Amino acid sequence: MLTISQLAATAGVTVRTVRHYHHVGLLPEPERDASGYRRYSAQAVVDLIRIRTLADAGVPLARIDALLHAQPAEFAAAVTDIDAELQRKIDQLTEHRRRIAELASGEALVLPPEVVANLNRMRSLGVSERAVRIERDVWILMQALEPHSMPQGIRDKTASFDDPGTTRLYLAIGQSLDWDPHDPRVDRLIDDLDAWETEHERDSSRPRNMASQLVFSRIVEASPAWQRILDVLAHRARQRRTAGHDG
Amino acid sequence: MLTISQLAATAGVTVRTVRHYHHVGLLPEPERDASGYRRYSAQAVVDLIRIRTLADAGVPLARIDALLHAQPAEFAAAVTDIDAELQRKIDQLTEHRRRIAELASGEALVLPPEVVANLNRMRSLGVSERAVRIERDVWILMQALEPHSMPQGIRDKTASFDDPGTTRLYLAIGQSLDWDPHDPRVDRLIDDLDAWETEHERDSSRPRNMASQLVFSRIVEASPAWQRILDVLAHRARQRRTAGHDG
DNA sequence: TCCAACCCTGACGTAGGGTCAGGGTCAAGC
DNA sequence: GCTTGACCCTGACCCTACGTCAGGGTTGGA
Repeated sequence: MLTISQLAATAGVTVRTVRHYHHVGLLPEPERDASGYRRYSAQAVVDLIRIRTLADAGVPLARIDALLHAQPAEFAAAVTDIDAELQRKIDQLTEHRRRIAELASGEALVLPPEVVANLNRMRSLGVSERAVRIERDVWILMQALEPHSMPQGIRDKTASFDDPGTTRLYLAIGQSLDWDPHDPRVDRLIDDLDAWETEHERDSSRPRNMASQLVFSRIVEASPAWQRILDVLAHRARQRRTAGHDG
Repeated sequence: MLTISQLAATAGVTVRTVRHYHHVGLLPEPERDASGYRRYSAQAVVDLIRIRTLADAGVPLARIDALLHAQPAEFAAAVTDIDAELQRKIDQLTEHRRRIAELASGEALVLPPEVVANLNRMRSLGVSERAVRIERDVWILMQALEPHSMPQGIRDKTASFDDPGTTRLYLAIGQSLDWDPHDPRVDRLIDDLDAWETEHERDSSRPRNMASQLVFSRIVEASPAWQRILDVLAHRARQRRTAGHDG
């Protein structure tokens, strides 16, 4: 007659494991001695070894009991099934490895390298880190919500760095985040942005879809000055459009 | 301002997932509206997308927060670490697959094919299924406790089938399990076994190690007749040994 | 006004045990 | 006879990353 620790040592498992198998009904509870200690027979050793053989092969505990009493045909079917499950898990982990290998750094988390390059270009122009962070988040939202418009967006953005007027605007935009909404520099920036929109045929008053709404929210949340800037720009654009219809 | 289900849908996760991230502190709890509903900003969308990007790559939730704020060097180190962990899991599952592929049927669970072959040979001799089951368990115990003595044991067993006297004994042994301990056939079987031991120079009275103790237990547990048989055989062997010393 | 579709908190379940907490038992040495 | 260390017991909480009720309040459209 063996104690629980002797049984466990013989089968190469922990005492806790044996008790767990009792708990889930995989190994029957043996008789107790006068002290209430469990006393095991040699049969229990054999049972436990057979259980561990399956468990060590990755068979879920819940299926082991059936497997131990299965006919060869059922057994083979169950083994095939469990093997497929293991393969599925392996595939998933392999996919995880593939993805994680792509995670070069924090910024490249979601974004294609062209975008990361553009962000670094903004940094080297002297645009503040805070503004770059907002720009990054805007691209993350684009990527998640309108991935199809990413290629065009990337091309436009990359091309814009060739225009000195536009790059000067980027610098001013970066600084403006911290300005008071009624700072006179805000008004001058609004005029510059308005002129830029007219020149590049953009219209900040057109109805916004999900993606651009979130983009606007992200910017407005970050800067009171920009709440005013975007409001005024949209207002002016609406006026221009109305005037265009009238004329 | 988004509701929790809008946020979840935007980031491609379930509402439960968002709440879980709040619970573990990965995503900050947002302000509530008058009804107590959570209201999310665009920033939350960005945060959640960044979290999911790492989670989808197999990064444990507990490590994501640190990773989101890590410098490139730390980030690279952490990614290497996590990748190694994923590889470890893959290796383990692959080992499981290898093992499970070896599990041809219930009996071959632990045992080498030669043993399985011998068990089937016993069946074809007409040995009862119950006796074969005990024999199987004896081999399982041997395998687990004294694997080094398996080859010799297998050779002896395999050779024994060439001896008609021994195979006849196997048959009698199989039938004897169910006999009453005081059945006269038990006495005749004891005589036969005693003669066999003498002939083959075995000694069932020698001190037993762990493995043979368990083997004896397994047999005695299964059959009262065999409790007596083993007792008497050991007694006689002891007597023979004493006589040998005296003479 | 009603109904579906939301939202809330709280709690249990998953697989396979690890790790206390709190208390009883046994065997050996002094 | 007493102590000490090694066992044994039950019960309960911990881990991952959420899924899935249960029970109840809110919102918005027909």
